[in-house]
Amino acid sequence: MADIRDLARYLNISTGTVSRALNNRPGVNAKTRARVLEAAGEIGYVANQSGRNLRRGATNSIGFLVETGEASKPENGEFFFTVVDQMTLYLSERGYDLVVLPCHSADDPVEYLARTVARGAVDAMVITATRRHDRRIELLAQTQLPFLALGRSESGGEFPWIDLDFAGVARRSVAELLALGHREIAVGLPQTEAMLGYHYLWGFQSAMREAGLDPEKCISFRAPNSEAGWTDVVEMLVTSDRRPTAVMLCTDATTVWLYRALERCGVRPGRDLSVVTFREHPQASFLNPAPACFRVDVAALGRLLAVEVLALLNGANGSAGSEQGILVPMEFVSGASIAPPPVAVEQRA
Amino acid sequence: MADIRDLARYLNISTGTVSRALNNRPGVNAKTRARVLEAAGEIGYVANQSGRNLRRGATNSIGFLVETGEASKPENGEFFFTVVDQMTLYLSERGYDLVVLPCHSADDPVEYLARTVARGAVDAMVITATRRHDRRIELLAQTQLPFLALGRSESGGEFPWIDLDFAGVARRSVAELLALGHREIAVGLPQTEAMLGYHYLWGFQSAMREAGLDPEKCISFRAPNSEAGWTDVVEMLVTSDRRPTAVMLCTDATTVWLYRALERCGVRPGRDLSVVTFREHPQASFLNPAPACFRVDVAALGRLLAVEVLALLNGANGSAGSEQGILVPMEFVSGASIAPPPVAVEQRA
DNA sequence: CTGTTAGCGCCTTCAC
DNA sequence: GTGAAGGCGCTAACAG
Repeated sequence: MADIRDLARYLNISTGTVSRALNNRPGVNAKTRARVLEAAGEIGYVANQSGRNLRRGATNSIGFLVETGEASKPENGEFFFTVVDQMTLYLSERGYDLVVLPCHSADDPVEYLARTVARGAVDAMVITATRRHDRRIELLAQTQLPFLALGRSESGGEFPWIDLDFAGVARRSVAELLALGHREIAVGLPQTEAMLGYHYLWGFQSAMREAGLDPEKCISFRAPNSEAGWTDVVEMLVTSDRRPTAVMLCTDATTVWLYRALERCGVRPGRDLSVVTFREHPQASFLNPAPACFRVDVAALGRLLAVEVLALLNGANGSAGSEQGILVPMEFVSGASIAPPPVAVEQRA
Repeated sequence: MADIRDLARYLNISTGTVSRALNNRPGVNAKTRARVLEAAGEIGYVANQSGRNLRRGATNSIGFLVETGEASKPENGEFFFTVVDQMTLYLSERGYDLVVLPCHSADDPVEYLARTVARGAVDAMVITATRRHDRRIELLAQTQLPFLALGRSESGGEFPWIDLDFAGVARRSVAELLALGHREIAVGLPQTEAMLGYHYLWGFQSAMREAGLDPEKCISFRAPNSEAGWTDVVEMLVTSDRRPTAVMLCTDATTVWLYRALERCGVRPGRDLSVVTFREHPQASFLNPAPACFRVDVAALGRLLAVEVLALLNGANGSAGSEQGILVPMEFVSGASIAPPPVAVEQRA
């Protein structure tokens, strides 16, 4: 493997000039630069990454922290796959690597992050699955490492973030259901302390209040991760004093289980219970009736993350670094899983 | 960010001793080592990756090449998510990073790989989605970079690989169908020149011949990537002179589309046409009738990949480096999508 | 415009 | 068992 001195010797010039030529630094004769580039191709010289990293004090790589295990089901793989794909595409064109750092829920995320940061293996970090209180963010704020969060948090003061508009999704869901005549709406929340659940809940509550309804009287529950769990939830809902006529969710991976649980309980989506699911899912498209849900351009989100994290590095404060971060809207996709509530009960009453 | 000299000064010893202590090198007093480790914890010292890489001439990171775009749908994200998760878990415990390198089908995979290798950013490479003729493998064989393939190939002579037993899956599928009385079996192959398709086909052919049937008379087709495509295929199958009573597949992402296409054409899986799908998919579990398919422990596969790639690096030739690589079996999971063929036609004839 | 030189942080060899 | 010193490959600062 040829090093920069080999190339310099080969050309009878100094390593400094070679370096400047290869790095597009000013102060090199155009002809010299051309010769260097050509010679580099001839002898197959490519700068050693480690030497460059050491000297520059930077690694040209971005960490992407993903929580695995309990927190993030493999079903989310489709989402992350697309995000990582797009981020890498954008970053690699600019000389950056994306290093995916899966942190198991068994590990302590904060310690894991601290270790990774201290190793100096990344120039910036993108973290996901933010929680309402998130010590990772406090840590990153302390260490001064540039970071971008996919999701908001109440920790760490102000920091750059990009987030889906969960409150907006909740408000739109409520609006659609209210317009159909629903009044008793149950809300499914995530199992974790993920911040997204709070935004979703707050969006729900404010939309209900604005309609003159009391959100406190509505049933809220943690969306389970299994078919059995969903069966329990469905039974709980249908036997409740305040049996809801609609349910809305902010988790997408478990829609098929919900449908199976409903079927098992003899509750037909749309007819007996309106259902608004969260993210549109290719695999769920064949569900019958088609779930009303929300669409987001995941590829665009991935690109946006890449753009913003590089903006952070270059000091050119991107939009995510501004006071309020970037809120990504989601598009409502109607489906037969929502319909006017069954009137039989009220008529009889 | 503290460096090794800070730590040495703090302890009033030399950097050499600190380094030896931290790297578990012999020739350090046990007490000294303990002091060093404790002090490192106190002042939060972690060795800088670039300095270490430069000195050791290695990067301690492993590349994981994934094809994106046409070749690999986001639906495969679940698979890769799990594999990457497990690989990272294993590798990080041994001081290695996993760098995911998504290569778009739009890019030239060979050129992409050549670039990445030349940058010297990884000590070894894991490649996926191998093709029958795969110039990436030829390239890697040339460059001397240790690599492990998830999948086999006819290129590049002998190389370390791990692969699912596609031939075994095909043979088992044929056996199950023959036992039920099927004789006319259609085979769905991948759209690409992926090596897995050939192994699958060869397994199918040999199993048919062993049963005294002529595989050449069977219909084979490329499994489409869309619902519309599947509708065409299903129509083709049911209108064929040699209408098959069963179909078997080696792609898993499109099962739901197949089911929808069958429904649209009024063909009920199991009753009118037996269907053996490929990999068991959580999201497909609710399909009715449940698809007969094959199960594989993806997490274990991920771990295996990590173990073997490290074995390559350490020269301790793992099993994948042996002459025949590692063949991972898949477990047959029966389902109501297979049943005896409809007898009406033959009885009438 | 080009050459020289120092040093990024670490590990390893050689002395002691 | 420990300290001192050199150099991995590169780039940036300074000299010419």
